[in-house]
Amino acid sequence: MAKNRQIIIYGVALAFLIFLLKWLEMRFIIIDNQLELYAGLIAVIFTALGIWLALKLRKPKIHTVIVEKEVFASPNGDFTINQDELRKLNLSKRELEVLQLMAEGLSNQEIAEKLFVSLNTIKTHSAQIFEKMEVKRRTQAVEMAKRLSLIP
Amino acid sequence: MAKNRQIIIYGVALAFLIFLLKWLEMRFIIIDNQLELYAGLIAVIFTALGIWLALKLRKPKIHTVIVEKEVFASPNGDFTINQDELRKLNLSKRELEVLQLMAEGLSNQEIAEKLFVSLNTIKTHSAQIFEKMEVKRRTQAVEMAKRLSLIP
DNA sequence: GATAAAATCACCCTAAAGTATGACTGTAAA
DNA sequence: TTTACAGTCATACTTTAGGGTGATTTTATC
Repeated sequence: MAKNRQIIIYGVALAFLIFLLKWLEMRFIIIDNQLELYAGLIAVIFTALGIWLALKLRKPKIHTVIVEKEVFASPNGDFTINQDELRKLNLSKRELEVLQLMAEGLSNQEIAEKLFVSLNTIKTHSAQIFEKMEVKRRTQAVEMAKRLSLIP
Repeated sequence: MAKNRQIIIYGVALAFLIFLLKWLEMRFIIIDNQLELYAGLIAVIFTALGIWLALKLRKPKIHTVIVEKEVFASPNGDFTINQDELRKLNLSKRELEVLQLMAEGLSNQEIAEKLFVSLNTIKTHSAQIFEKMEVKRRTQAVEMAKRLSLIP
């Protein structure tokens, strides 16, 4: 089959390599090499057998059936910020504000414009946020904030 | 680099096998009356090699079946993915996978390592995701995904 | 077997994010 | 009034994200 091209190519390459090896040995070492040829042949044959076995015994494709008919409960509209966690993290008011805007997917530039401050200020705030929350990226900060109910 | 990984693996494997073969030959010279054992060993090793190769190259991808049965007003606790929205966005399985890892706050590099593919592949996927979701940034994609219940 | 979609990867380049450091100001607490 | 801190901003630098393009290979489907 054409779709197993890679396997066939590798198999042929392996066979070729082994035969090349044997040929080289025959060229320079004048000994009884029948045995080595025999071994090489076995190797090639059983490699092929292994490939064949694996392909043959492979599990058939799983048919995916997606059943629908779902009824969703409307998410509770009441959100209360977790003051405990907020205090633990020791985030300032401004930092929480920046964090919320981050969670809305705004860029630092957009946050800066929204809060009427400079981009550098937002960078400083975000760096502070990441340090306090012990995360490395804004996405992690947002994930954590949602998990801790610091943000809806 | 990811592009050289397979080549390195094959090279090392091949080198190891040849070395093993030589070692077996040396052993055989000493114990020269066990031809069957020698041949058998080679057969087993190379059958295993063949199976390993086939499995490695064929990448037996398991379809992640998401069967969804009539859920009545699921309360807070378990999460059911919104198949309708998912179909509307036309996100592929892989793209959804990447999106989920994004939502966990992983960087593209980390996602690449987790999924055993290259960074460029993840970039391509994420670009596709942003285009399909009509967003500009990963944070927006995550926000939207959570809002649409594509992600817990 | 042809075809389409999905997945993979590369290269180049720009934009955005993040790090590190230092500095200035206003306010509130000690 | 000194101290501490929040908030502001800057400059320089590194890293990560994202855009655009093109290509190959798998996989599914007709």
